[in-house]
This record gives sequence, C-alpha cells and structure tokens, in this order.
Amino acid sequence: MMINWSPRDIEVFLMLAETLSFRRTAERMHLSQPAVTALVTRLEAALEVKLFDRTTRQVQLTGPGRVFAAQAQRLHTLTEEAVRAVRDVSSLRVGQVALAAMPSLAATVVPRAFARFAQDHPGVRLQLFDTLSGPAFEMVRAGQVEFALTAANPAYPDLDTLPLASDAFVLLIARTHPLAQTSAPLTWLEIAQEPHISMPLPSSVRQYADAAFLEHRIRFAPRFELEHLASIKALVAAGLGVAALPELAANVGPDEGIVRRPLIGPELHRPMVLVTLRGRSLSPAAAHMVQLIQAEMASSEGGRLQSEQAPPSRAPSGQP
Amino acid sequence: MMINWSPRDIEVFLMLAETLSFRRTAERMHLSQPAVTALVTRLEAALEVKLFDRTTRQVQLTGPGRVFAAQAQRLHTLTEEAVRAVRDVSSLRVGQVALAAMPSLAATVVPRAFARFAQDHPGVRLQLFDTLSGPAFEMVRAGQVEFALTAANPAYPDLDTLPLASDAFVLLIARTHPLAQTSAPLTWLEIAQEPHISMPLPSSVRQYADAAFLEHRIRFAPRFELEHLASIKALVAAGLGVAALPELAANVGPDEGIVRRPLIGPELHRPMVLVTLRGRSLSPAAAHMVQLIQAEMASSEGGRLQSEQAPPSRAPSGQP
DNA sequence: CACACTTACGATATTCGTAAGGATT
DNA sequence: AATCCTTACGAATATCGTAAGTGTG
Repeated sequence: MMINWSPRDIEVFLMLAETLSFRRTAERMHLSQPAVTALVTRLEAALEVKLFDRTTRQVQLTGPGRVFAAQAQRLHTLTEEAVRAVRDVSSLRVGQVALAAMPSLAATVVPRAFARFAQDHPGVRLQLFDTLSGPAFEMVRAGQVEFALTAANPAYPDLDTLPLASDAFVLLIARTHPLAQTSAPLTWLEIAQEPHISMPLPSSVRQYADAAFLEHRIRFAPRFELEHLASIKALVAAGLGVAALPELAANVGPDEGIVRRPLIGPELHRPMVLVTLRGRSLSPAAAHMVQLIQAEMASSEGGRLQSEQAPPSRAPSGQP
Repeated sequence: MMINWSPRDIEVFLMLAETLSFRRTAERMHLSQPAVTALVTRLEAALEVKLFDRTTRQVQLTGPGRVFAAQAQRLHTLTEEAVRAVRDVSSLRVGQVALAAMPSLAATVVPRAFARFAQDHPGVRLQLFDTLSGPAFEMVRAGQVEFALTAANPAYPDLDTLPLASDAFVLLIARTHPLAQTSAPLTWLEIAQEPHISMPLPSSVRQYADAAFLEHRIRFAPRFELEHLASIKALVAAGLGVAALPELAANVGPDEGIVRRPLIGPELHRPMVLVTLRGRSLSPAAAHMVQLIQAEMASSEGGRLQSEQAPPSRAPSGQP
C-alpha cells in the first residue's frame, strides 16, 4: 500500500512510542483505544513493517519502529515548522511590503501608514518607492512592488485598479499676486494666461491639468516644470507663477506666502487608485498596509478628500 | 481547522506548484481535475492561507504559497527518506545482527550461515559471540545479542526458546584404546570408569553429561576440563582419556587417531534452541539469519542431527 | 480476574469522480 | 468557441466509537 498518513497519525505514533501504552495514548490524543490500534495497524501496513511488539501487557518498539520513530520526530518538527512559516507570513510576523506611491501620497499618507504598520509588525520589511505615476505602473508590472498608489490611468490589460479617493484641484498663488485678493473659486479658463509651474508629463498632476485645459481647447504649456512639490511651492511663493495642483499635492511643503483658491469648471477630481497585478492577490502584509493607507486617507480628509467606493473611474488619456 | 494532510496531498501540491496547471496535475497524479481543486482548497483551509491565485487562465503561487512550497519540498524529501530508512532496515539493506552461539555451532553451522548472509546482504553488520551456554542467556537478556543458539535450559520467565534440532551423544576414543575395537553403541554405565575429558560446568555439553551419569546415580567427575573442542579432541587422540560429546560438538576439529562410538541408555539428545527475549520480535535481518541457520542445520544433518518442531523440551537442571 | 490490546460492526465523515457551471482568451 | 477551473452531488472509501473478544500477569 502507498503512504497516506497525516501529521496527526505521526503525532499519535510518537505518543505511543513515548508512552508505550495504547490506552494512555488514546486518552491524550482524544481518541478511543481501538482507534489507536487501527491507526498503528494502518501505519504498519503502509510501511510494510511491524513497528511495535505488543502483547496485552507490554508494548515495545521494534528495530524498524525505532528507526521510524527517529524519522517521525523529524517529520513532526518539520511539519510544525512549515505551518509556522506559512502562518508567520500570513500573520505579518515576517514578510515584506514594497509599494510605489506618487509624491503627494509618498510624502503624506504613506509615511503615517508606515509608522503604524512598523509599530504593530516590526518583523515586516517596508519599502517605499517615491515615483511619478508613469513609472509606478511599470514597477507593479515588473514585480518590483506589490502595488502602487497613483492617479488613475487608462486601464492596462494586466493591471487592476481600485479607486481609493479623489481630490479636487486648487490653484496656488503668491500672496502678492492680484488673483490672491479673494479666495473664491476660479475657472481653468481664467488662469490660462498666467505663467504656470507644473510637473513633468509622466506625473498625474500634469496629465490632469493638460486634460482640464484641453476641455477649453487650450494647450497647456507650463512656464516651469519641476519634479518636487516643495520646489514648486517655493517658486509660487517667490512669485514666479501659479500652480494648479490636486489638494493632496498642494499640502506637501510649507504654505508661507501662498494663497489657495479652488479650481472649478470643469471641477476636476483626480482619482487616486490602488494598482495591482491583475489576478494576483496581495500578500497578507500588503493587504494590511492597504487597509492602513485607506484609514489614513479617511482620517486626513478634512472634508477635502473624497473617499470612493465606485468602480474604476474614467481617466484622462495620455502616456502611463 | 487542524492540519490533516497526507504525503500524497503534499505531492499534489508540489506538482501543482511546478506545473501551475490543475489539469496537468490531475493527469500526472491520476486524479480528476475537481479532486485537485478540492485538495488545494482543503490545504488552504488547513493553513488558513490562500496558496494559489487562480483564474481559468492563470495559476500563480501566492507569497505564502511560495513559502509553503519550499517547506513542502523539504517535507516531501524527508518523508521519502523516512520510508526508505524503514524499508532499508526491513529489506536487510542496512542493519545488524548480533548473536551468541555455543562453540559447537559457532564453529560449524553459524559460519556457513554468515557466509551466505554476507553475500546476499553486504550492508548488514554481523556479530558472533562465541560463548558457552550459560553466558548466552545473559547476553540475550542484556540486549547485547538479538538471539542466542544454545542447548535448552530451564525456562526463564523473560526468555523464549524455540527448538531447532537435537543431536545425540557419541564417545570419542583414541584409536589405540581397547574400547575402540568395535563401533557398536556403548552405554553411559560402561564408560563411567574411564578417565573423561569434558567441558566446564557452564557448558551444555557438561550439563547433559552430568545428567546422563546421574541417571545411573553416578557423579560425573571428568579427569580433564577444557573449554575448546579442538583441544579436547587432541587430548583424546593422545590417549589421555575419552570424551562424551554431542555429535555436532564432536565434529569440531580433526578426527585423526580418533574413533567414534554412539552412546545410548539413556539415549540422550541435546536439544539446540533459539533463545530470544520474550515478546520481542526479531529484527528482519535477524529473522533472516535464523532462517539461514535453520537451513544450514537441515543440510548438515547427514542423518545425524534431528530437526525439531516440537514444543520446548525438558532440559537437565543446573545453572544457566 | 482485572487490565490492556484486538476484532467486529454500524455510524459518520472524507474523498473521489461525473456532470454541469462560469470565466477567460 | 475552446479551454480551464469551480461547484454540485451521488458513490465509494476511510475513520471513529461502542461493544464484544482475547490474552497476559
């Protein structure tokens, strides 16, 4: 017969090898005594070897029985190890989470989520790649990160996107600027002639801004292109131009000397999404990290960010 | 749920982890496809972890799945090792046989059995302790040997004896001796006055001889006591006395200058027995050795030795 | 004769295969 | 439309507990 015992069978065998009593083994393993007899008989049949010499008064391991007992002990240990290793991963005792996030999230929500995660699960290694929207997709596809937090992009066939929240655009203006005199909403049309400070094309900020102006048949041509939000705000404060940014991105960096006015018509919302490989589930650790990030987003919504449950939102066209 | 998978489940899991196809796994493991699905579902339930991400078009290991695959590989290897180790012992590929034998057997039957055994099973270590009858019992009890071949002794409560054969006593006489003129049977009474050469008390030879004379109310007092059969025969040949020995013992050593006459009245048969620890089965290797020894005994019976199947025979009293 | 292991047997649980269902390319 | 995995369900198998049987000290 073939081998078909279970780890529990091994445990029972080891218990019997230790106690040398079917009765006590049955008690300790919560079985009836005949069940132990049957189990040992099955094992012996499977191995084609007599494991115990037994009369009603004496139970003794045979030679092969002793050999198997030693092996069974190793098997038992290894089985427990295997279960523990898998459980460790799923219980976040060990593991790793690598994710990519666009600058506005990498500087705000993600660090707070990391802090809470690290506190609860010190055994899990965390990696954050601070990238623009475009490269984030590539990193997910290449497996460098388990997921990415970016603004929505045209659907990739091999990527899944889950909307998390969306934020509205605001215009940052130097306090000394004429437009800074009131805080009433502005339209994109009204600000088309201003010198603009924006981000490079691979960024979602830029792509959404392009789309917004395009609705007015205006081709957006920023005067300055900078990668870092803090730098952009510094240029704004210096009076070199204005910057149309999503709320969350506008929060990165100091606000001194800067006034903020809402942008409407179209009232553009940049949807932030979770990007994963299609059909690939997140590791337990990553799944937990997503939860924390969602929680942070919800709490950082001072009424500004809008949480979302809706299906994948339409996004402006353009390169990833 | 608790862990209750079988080695076969592990094999199926590993096959699936390798092929990443339920269909091919089912084929190769001689299962239906749904059975594989159910098996994986069971494993996942037992580990409380998703092991595969699967759509109809793609099957991928999850993070925990990869961890478990590594552990499962080790488990699989160790399981095979365990089975092999046990089978090796039972198939006589490895192991050892230690036995004790009284001189007459240690010099005749046992070496021939050893030769055949060693040829068929070169991996098994063989140990022969050449002892007198008395110490042989102690060696069995102490576990130094698995079994002993001696003449029957009063039953020990913790030892089992199995009769193998018995041999009749003969008298060895120098060719020049008056008794050597014919080869007709002699009675013990007729030889009582001769100077005797015998073995020490712990030997079965001596114990049986004592018993034989006692039937005639004669206290046996050998003129010479020697431990080695060959020496005894040398003394006989030199004309120093006669020696009453069992047939098998009489065969040890050269026969030059010696005549042999049967001894009767009582016609004493020394039963040779296999002695083992009660209730303890022989190792597969030892069991095979016993078979070979029995075969050798049967073939060396030139009509002299009488094989036995009977229950434990009565034996003369005396120290073990 | 009391205790411990084995056998017998009916009840329950598990595992399997066939057939139908659903999803992806 | 074809292929592959999943679900549904009835059949075969395995496992367990109760009760009776057997042997040992």
